[in-house]
Amino acid sequence: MAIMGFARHDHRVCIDTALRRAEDRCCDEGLQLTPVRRRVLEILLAEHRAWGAYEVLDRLRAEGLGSQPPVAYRALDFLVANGFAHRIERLNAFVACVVPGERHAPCFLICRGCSAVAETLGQRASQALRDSAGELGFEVEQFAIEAEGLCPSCVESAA
Amino acid sequence: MAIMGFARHDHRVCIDTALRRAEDRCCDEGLQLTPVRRRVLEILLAEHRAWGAYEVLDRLRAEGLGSQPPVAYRALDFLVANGFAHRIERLNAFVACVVPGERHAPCFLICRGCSAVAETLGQRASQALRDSAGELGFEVEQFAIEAEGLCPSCVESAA
DNA sequence: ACAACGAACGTTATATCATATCAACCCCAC
DNA sequence: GTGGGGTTGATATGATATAACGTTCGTTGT
Repeated sequence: MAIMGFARHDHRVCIDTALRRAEDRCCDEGLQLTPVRRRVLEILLAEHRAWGAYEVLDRLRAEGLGSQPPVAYRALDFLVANGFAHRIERLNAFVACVVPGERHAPCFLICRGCSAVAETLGQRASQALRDSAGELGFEVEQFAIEAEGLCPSCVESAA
Repeated sequence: MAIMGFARHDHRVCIDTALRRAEDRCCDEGLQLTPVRRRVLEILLAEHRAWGAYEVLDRLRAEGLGSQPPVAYRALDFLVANGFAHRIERLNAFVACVVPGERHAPCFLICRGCSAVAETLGQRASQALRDSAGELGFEVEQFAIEAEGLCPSCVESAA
Protein backbone atom coordinates (compact mmCIF):
# COMPACT_ATOMS: atom_id res chain seq x y z
CA MET A 1 0.00 0.00 0.00
CA ALA A 2 1.55 3.25 -1.05
CA ILE A 3 1.51 6.19 1.25
CA MET A 4 1.39 8.86 -1.36
CA GLY A 5 1.75 6.83 -4.46
CA PHE A 6 1.51 8.83 -7.61
CA ALA A 7 -1.85 10.29 -6.72
CA ARG A 8 -2.64 13.98 -6.83
CA HIS A 9 -2.57 15.50 -3.41
CA ASP A 10 -2.01 18.73 -1.58
CA HIS A 11 1.73 18.63 -1.40
CA ARG A 12 1.97 21.40 1.19
CA VAL A 13 0.38 18.96 3.58
CA CYS A 14 3.12 16.38 2.87
CA ILE A 15 5.78 18.95 3.56
CA ASP A 16 4.22 20.36 6.68
CA THR A 17 3.42 16.97 8.14
CA ALA A 18 6.87 15.56 7.51
CA LEU A 19 8.59 18.61 8.95
CA ARG A 20 6.42 18.66 12.02
CA ARG A 21 6.97 14.96 12.62
CA ALA A 22 10.70 15.42 12.28
CA GLU A 23 10.65 18.28 14.75
CA ASP A 24 8.62 16.28 17.21
CA ARG A 25 10.78 13.18 16.95
CA CYS A 26 13.98 15.16 17.32
CA CYS A 27 12.59 16.88 20.35
CA ASP A 28 11.45 13.62 21.90
CA GLU A 29 14.67 11.78 21.23
CA GLY A 30 17.14 14.54 21.89
CA LEU A 31 18.24 14.79 18.28
CA GLN A 32 19.36 18.11 16.87
CA LEU A 33 17.44 19.27 13.83
CA THR A 34 19.97 21.96 13.01
CA PRO A 35 19.42 24.60 10.31
CA VAL A 36 21.40 22.67 7.73
CA ARG A 37 19.63 19.41 8.49
CA ARG A 38 16.23 21.02 8.49
CA ARG A 39 16.91 22.82 5.25
CA VAL A 40 18.11 19.62 3.58
CA LEU A 41 14.94 17.87 4.67
CA GLU A 42 12.90 20.72 3.20
CA ILE A 43 14.80 20.44 -0.06
CA LEU A 44 14.15 16.70 -0.27
CA LEU A 45 10.50 17.26 0.57
CA ALA A 46 10.02 19.80 -2.19
CA GLU A 47 9.29 17.02 -4.67
CA HIS A 48 8.52 13.32 -4.52
CA ARG A 49 11.70 12.40 -6.30
CA ALA A 50 15.26 11.44 -5.49
CA TRP A 51 17.85 14.18 -5.10
CA GLY A 52 21.56 13.67 -5.68
CA ALA A 53 23.79 14.82 -2.85
CA TYR A 54 25.43 17.40 -5.08
CA GLU A 55 22.08 18.69 -6.20
CA VAL A 56 21.21 19.30 -2.56
CA LEU A 57 24.61 20.83 -2.03
CA ASP A 58 24.06 23.30 -4.85
CA ARG A 59 20.92 24.52 -3.13
CA LEU A 60 22.68 24.86 0.20
CA ARG A 61 25.52 26.72 -1.46
CA ALA A 62 23.11 29.17 -3.06
CA GLU A 63 21.71 29.87 0.38
CA GLY A 64 25.04 30.20 2.16
CA LEU A 65 24.42 27.14 4.29
CA GLY A 66 27.56 25.24 3.44
CA SER A 67 29.46 24.71 0.26
CA GLN A 68 31.46 21.50 0.56
CA PRO A 69 30.32 17.92 -0.05
CA PRO A 70 30.70 16.76 3.56
CA VAL A 71 28.10 19.30 4.66
CA ALA A 72 25.47 17.78 2.41
CA TYR A 73 26.49 14.19 3.08
CA ARG A 74 26.50 14.69 6.84
CA ALA A 75 23.03 16.16 6.82
CA LEU A 76 21.76 13.42 4.52
CA ASP A 77 23.37 10.74 6.68
CA PHE A 78 21.67 12.19 9.73
CA LEU A 79 18.30 12.17 8.00
CA VAL A 80 18.73 8.62 6.74
CA ALA A 81 20.05 7.32 10.06
CA ASN A 82 17.02 8.69 11.82
CA GLY A 83 14.44 7.63 9.30
CA PHE A 84 13.59 11.05 7.90
CA ALA A 85 14.94 10.16 4.49
CA HIS A 86 15.99 7.11 2.51
CA ARG A 87 18.82 6.40 0.16
CA ILE A 88 17.86 5.03 -3.26
CA GLU A 89 20.72 2.71 -4.14
CA ARG A 90 19.81 2.44 -7.76
CA LEU A 91 20.09 6.20 -8.21
CA ASN A 92 22.79 7.03 -5.68
CA ALA A 93 20.34 9.61 -4.46
CA PHE A 94 18.08 10.49 -1.57
CA VAL A 95 14.36 10.86 -1.04
CA ALA A 96 12.38 12.26 1.87
CA CYS A 97 10.53 9.68 3.91
CA VAL A 98 6.78 10.09 3.83
CA VAL A 99 6.10 7.91 6.87
CA PRO A 100 8.63 9.05 9.42
CA GLY A 101 7.99 7.84 12.91
CA GLU A 102 6.86 4.40 11.90
CA ARG A 103 9.36 1.60 11.84
CA HIS A 104 8.96 0.58 8.28
CA ALA A 105 10.41 -1.49 5.53
CA PRO A 106 10.23 0.69 2.49
CA CYS A 107 10.02 -0.30 -1.14
CA PHE A 108 10.43 2.29 -3.86
CA LEU A 109 8.81 2.70 -7.22
CA ILE A 110 10.89 4.88 -9.49
CA CYS A 111 9.32 6.29 -12.64
CA ARG A 112 11.75 6.51 -15.53
CA GLY A 113 9.40 8.90 -17.29
CA CYS A 114 8.96 11.70 -14.79
CA SER A 115 11.50 10.66 -12.11
CA ALA A 116 8.85 10.52 -9.42
CA VAL A 117 9.60 8.17 -6.56
CA ALA A 118 6.82 6.58 -4.54
CA GLU A 119 7.44 4.88 -1.26
CA THR A 120 5.32 1.86 -0.42
CA LEU A 121 5.24 -0.10 2.78
CA GLY A 122 6.03 -3.27 0.88
CA GLN A 123 5.27 -5.58 3.77
CA ARG A 124 4.61 -8.50 1.50
CA ALA A 125 7.78 -8.14 -0.52
CA SER A 126 9.97 -7.62 2.50
CA GLN A 127 8.37 -10.52 4.32
CA ALA A 128 8.89 -12.74 1.30
CA LEU A 129 12.52 -11.69 1.21
CA ARG A 130 12.97 -12.44 4.90
CA ASP A 131 11.33 -15.81 4.45
CA SER A 132 13.51 -16.80 1.52
CA ALA A 133 16.60 -15.63 3.34
CA GLY A 134 15.57 -17.40 6.52
CA GLU A 135 15.31 -20.70 4.67
CA LEU A 136 18.98 -20.35 3.87
CA GLY A 137 19.95 -19.38 7.39
CA PHE A 138 20.68 -15.81 6.31
CA GLU A 139 19.88 -13.08 8.81
CA VAL A 140 18.64 -9.99 7.04
CA GLU A 141 19.65 -6.74 8.74
CA GLN A 142 18.89 -4.22 6.02
CA PHE A 143 17.50 -4.39 2.55
CA ALA A 144 16.70 -2.41 -0.51
CA ILE A 145 13.71 -3.14 -2.72
CA GLU A 146 13.59 -0.79 -5.66
CA ALA A 147 11.55 -1.04 -8.83
CA GLU A 148 11.98 1.05 -11.93
CA GLY A 149 9.25 1.45 -14.51
CA LEU A 150 6.43 3.76 -15.45
CA CYS A 151 4.00 5.50 -13.13
CA PRO A 152 0.30 5.63 -14.04
CA SER A 153 0.44 9.02 -15.75
CA CYS A 154 3.54 8.13 -17.75
CA VAL A 155 1.94 4.83 -18.78
CA GLU A 156 -1.00 6.84 -20.06
CA SER A 157 1.21 9.37 -21.87
CA ALA A 158 3.10 6.55 -23.53
CA ALA A 159 -0.10 4.95 -24.83
CA MET B 1 15.21 -20.87 -3.12
CA ALA B 2 18.86 -20.15 -3.50
CA ILE B 3 20.80 -21.64 -6.32
CA MET B 4 24.10 -21.92 -4.58
CA GLY B 5 23.30 -20.21 -1.35
CA PHE B 6 26.10 -20.24 1.11
CA ALA B 7 26.50 -24.00 1.03
CA ARG B 8 29.77 -25.75 0.46
CA HIS B 9 30.10 -26.97 -3.06
CA ASP B 10 32.62 -27.84 -5.69
CA HIS B 11 33.23 -24.38 -7.03
CA ARG B 12 35.02 -25.60 -10.14
CA VAL B 13 31.68 -26.96 -11.25
CA CYS B 14 30.09 -23.51 -10.84
CA ILE B 15 32.78 -21.95 -12.94
CA ASP B 16 32.78 -24.57 -15.65
CA THR B 17 29.01 -24.69 -15.90
CA ALA B 18 28.62 -20.93 -16.09
CA LEU B 19 31.34 -20.57 -18.69
CA ARG B 20 29.96 -23.35 -20.82
CA ARG B 21 26.47 -21.91 -20.66
CA ALA B 22 27.77 -18.51 -21.63
CA GLU B 23 29.63 -20.00 -24.59
CA ASP B 24 26.55 -21.91 -25.70
CA ARG B 25 24.23 -18.95 -25.40
CA CYS B 26 26.60 -16.66 -27.24
CA CYS B 27 26.94 -19.22 -29.99
CA ASP B 28 23.19 -19.69 -30.26
CA GLU B 29 22.38 -16.02 -30.24
CA GLY B 30 25.21 -14.69 -32.31
CA LEU B 31 26.83 -12.86 -29.40
CA GLN B 32 30.58 -12.44 -29.26
CA LEU B 33 32.22 -13.79 -26.15
CA THR B 34 35.49 -12.03 -26.86
CA PRO B 35 38.67 -12.62 -24.85
CA VAL B 36 38.11 -9.57 -22.64
CA ARG B 37 34.48 -10.47 -21.99
CA ARG B 38 35.28 -14.08 -21.30
CA ARG B 39 38.11 -13.16 -18.98
CA VAL B 40 35.91 -10.72 -17.06
CA LEU B 41 33.31 -13.42 -16.63
CA GLU B 42 36.00 -15.77 -15.31
CA ILE B 43 37.16 -13.12 -12.86
CA LEU B 44 33.63 -12.60 -11.57
CA LEU B 45 33.13 -16.35 -11.31
CA ALA B 46 36.27 -16.85 -9.25
CA GLU B 47 34.34 -16.13 -6.06
CA HIS B 48 30.71 -15.82 -5.07
CA ARG B 49 31.08 -12.17 -4.22
CA ALA B 50 30.65 -8.80 -5.87
CA TRP B 51 33.59 -7.28 -7.71
CA GLY B 52 34.06 -3.58 -8.22
CA ALA B 53 34.68 -2.51 -11.81
CA TYR B 54 38.11 -1.17 -10.89
CA GLU B 55 38.98 -4.38 -9.12
CA VAL B 56 38.21 -6.25 -12.33
CA LEU B 57 40.15 -3.65 -14.27
CA ASP B 58 43.22 -4.20 -12.10
CA ARG B 59 43.15 -7.86 -12.99
CA LEU B 60 42.78 -7.15 -16.69
CA ARG B 61 45.60 -4.65 -16.53
CA ALA B 62 47.89 -7.18 -14.88
CA GLU B 63 47.16 -9.54 -17.74
CA GLY B 64 47.57 -6.99 -20.52
CA LEU B 65 43.93 -7.21 -21.54
CA GLY B 66 43.09 -3.53 -21.28
CA SER B 67 44.00 -0.83 -18.88
CA GLN B 68 41.34 1.86 -18.98
CA PRO B 69 37.96 1.96 -17.22
CA PRO B 70 35.82 1.76 -20.35
CA VAL B 71 37.32 -1.63 -21.16
CA ALA B 72 36.08 -3.08 -17.89
CA TYR B 73 32.75 -1.27 -17.97
CA ARG B 74 32.03 -2.34 -21.53
CA ALA B 75 32.70 -5.96 -20.76
CA LEU B 76 30.62 -5.78 -17.58
CA ASP B 77 27.79 -4.06 -19.43
CA PHE B 78 27.82 -6.81 -22.03
CA LEU B 79 27.66 -9.51 -19.35
CA VAL B 80 24.86 -7.75 -17.48
CA ALA B 81 22.87 -6.99 -20.62
CA ASN B 82 22.97 -10.63 -21.62
CA GLY B 83 22.26 -12.08 -18.21
CA PHE B 84 25.70 -13.52 -17.48
CA ALA B 85 26.23 -11.18 -14.57
CA HIS B 86 24.24 -8.83 -12.37
CA ARG B 87 24.90 -5.44 -10.93
CA ILE B 88 24.53 -5.08 -7.17
CA GLU B 89 23.25 -1.55 -6.70
CA ARG B 90 23.97 -1.42 -3.03
CA LEU B 91 27.64 -2.16 -3.61
CA ASN B 92 28.16 -0.52 -7.00
CA ALA B 93 29.66 -3.82 -7.96
CA PHE B 94 29.08 -6.88 -10.13
CA VAL B 95 28.52 -10.54 -9.52
CA ALA B 96 28.48 -13.50 -11.90
CA CYS B 97 25.07 -14.97 -12.52
CA VAL B 98 24.70 -18.54 -11.38
CA VAL B 99 21.58 -19.28 -13.37
CA PRO B 100 22.32 -17.91 -16.82
CA GLY B 101 19.96 -19.03 -19.49
CA GLU B 102 16.87 -18.82 -17.38
CA ARG B 103 14.79 -15.66 -17.45
CA HIS B 104 14.91 -14.84 -13.82
CA ALA B 105 14.18 -12.21 -11.25
CA PRO B 106 17.13 -12.31 -8.93
CA CYS B 107 17.33 -11.32 -5.30
CA PHE B 108 20.68 -11.04 -3.58
CA LEU B 109 21.80 -11.83 -0.08
CA ILE B 110 24.98 -9.97 0.79
CA CYS B 111 26.96 -11.07 3.84
CA ARG B 112 28.59 -8.16 5.64
CA GLY B 113 30.90 -10.62 7.43
CA CYS B 114 32.58 -12.45 4.58
CA SER B 115 31.28 -10.44 1.59
CA ALA B 116 29.75 -13.53 0.01
CA VAL B 117 26.81 -12.84 -2.28
CA ALA B 118 24.13 -15.46 -2.87
CA GLU B 119 21.63 -15.20 -5.66
CA THR B 120 18.13 -16.46 -5.01
CA LEU B 121 15.26 -16.76 -7.42
CA GLY B 122 13.12 -14.65 -5.14
CA GLN B 123 9.89 -15.37 -6.95
CA ARG B 124 7.78 -14.57 -3.94
CA ALA B 125 9.44 -11.25 -3.20
CA SER B 126 9.41 -10.13 -6.79
CA GLN B 127 5.80 -11.20 -7.25
CA ALA B 128 4.84 -9.32 -4.10
CA LEU B 129 6.60 -6.25 -5.45
CA ARG B 130 4.82 -6.52 -8.77
CA ASP B 131 1.49 -6.94 -7.01
CA SER B 132 2.00 -3.91 -4.79
CA ALA B 133 3.13 -1.84 -7.74
CA GLY B 134 0.25 -3.07 -9.87
CA GLU B 135 -2.25 -1.87 -7.29
CA LEU B 136 -0.89 1.62 -7.82
CA GLY B 137 -0.95 1.34 -11.58
CA PHE B 138 2.84 1.26 -11.73
CA GLU B 139 4.40 -0.89 -14.43
CA VAL B 140 7.56 -2.52 -13.18
CA GLU B 141 10.22 -2.95 -15.85
CA GLN B 142 13.26 -3.73 -13.74
CA PHE B 143 13.93 -4.10 -10.06
CA ALA B 144 16.59 -4.67 -7.48
CA ILE B 145 15.98 -6.69 -4.34
CA GLU B 146 19.07 -6.79 -2.18
CA ALA B 147 19.43 -7.81 1.44
CA GLU B 148 22.45 -7.25 3.63
CA GLY B 149 23.09 -9.27 6.76
CA LEU B 150 24.94 -12.32 7.96
CA CYS B 151 25.31 -15.63 6.18
CA PRO B 152 24.94 -18.86 8.16
CA SER B 153 28.64 -19.29 8.88
CA CYS B 154 29.11 -15.68 9.92
CA VAL B 155 26.06 -15.95 12.18
CA GLU B 156 27.74 -18.93 13.78
CA SER B 157 31.10 -17.17 14.12
CA ALA B 158 29.42 -14.18 15.72
CA ALA B 159 27.69 -16.34 18.32
C1' DA C 1 39.26 -7.48 -55.03
C1' DC C 2 37.56 -3.86 -52.49
C1' DA C 3 34.58 -0.28 -50.53
C1' DA C 4 31.11 0.24 -46.94
C1' DC C 5 29.67 -0.97 -42.64
C1' DG C 6 29.17 -2.45 -37.89
C1' DA C 7 31.03 -4.26 -33.62
C1' DA C 8 34.62 -4.26 -30.44
C1' DC C 9 38.54 -2.18 -28.47
C1' DG C 10 42.18 1.61 -27.21
C1' DT C 11 42.89 6.04 -25.28
C1' DT C 12 42.24 10.56 -23.33
C1' DA C 13 39.72 13.33 -20.70
C1' DT C 14 36.21 14.36 -17.60
C1' DA C 15 31.98 13.80 -14.92
C1' DT C 16 29.84 12.15 -10.78
C1' DC C 17 29.54 10.30 -6.18
C1' DA C 18 31.72 9.86 -1.52
C1' DT C 19 34.89 10.14 2.49
C1' DA C 20 39.23 10.94 5.41
C1' DT C 21 41.17 14.32 8.20
C1' DC C 22 41.86 18.12 11.08
C1' DA C 23 40.62 22.62 12.92
C1' DA C 24 37.04 25.78 14.81
C1' DC C 25 33.01 26.50 17.30
C1' DC C 26 29.27 25.92 20.62
C1' DC C 27 26.69 24.14 24.29
C1' DC C 28 26.45 22.33 28.61
C1' DA C 29 27.67 19.46 32.70
C1' DC C 30 30.75 19.49 36.22
C1' DG D 1 36.24 27.94 33.49
C1' DT D 2 37.46 23.64 31.87
C1' DG D 3 36.62 19.46 29.48
C1' DG D 4 33.93 16.64 26.38
C1' DG D 5 30.59 15.65 22.81
C1' DG D 6 28.45 16.99 18.82
C1' DT D 7 28.22 20.00 14.74
C1' DT D 8 30.21 22.57 11.16
C1' DG D 9 34.05 24.48 8.00
C1' DA D 10 37.60 23.50 4.83
C1' DT D 11 41.06 20.95 2.19
C1' DA D 12 42.27 17.12 -0.08
C1' DT D 13 41.57 12.87 -2.08
C1' DG D 14 39.40 8.48 -3.26
C1' DA D 15 36.02 5.72 -5.84
C1' DT D 16 32.79 5.01 -9.45
C1' DA D 17 31.27 5.94 -14.24
C1' DT D 18 30.89 7.85 -18.98
C1' DA D 19 31.63 10.99 -23.21
C1' DA D 20 34.01 11.29 -27.29
C1' DC D 21 36.82 9.93 -30.89
C1' DG D 22 40.06 7.13 -33.34
C1' DT D 23 41.65 2.31 -34.71
C1' DT D 24 41.14 -2.43 -35.86
C1' DC D 25 38.98 -6.19 -37.85
C1' DG D 26 35.67 -9.23 -39.83
C1' DT D 27 31.47 -9.33 -42.82
C1' DT D 28 28.89 -8.18 -46.65
C1' DG D 29 27.44 -6.33 -51.04
C1' DT D 30 29.13 -5.29 -55.53
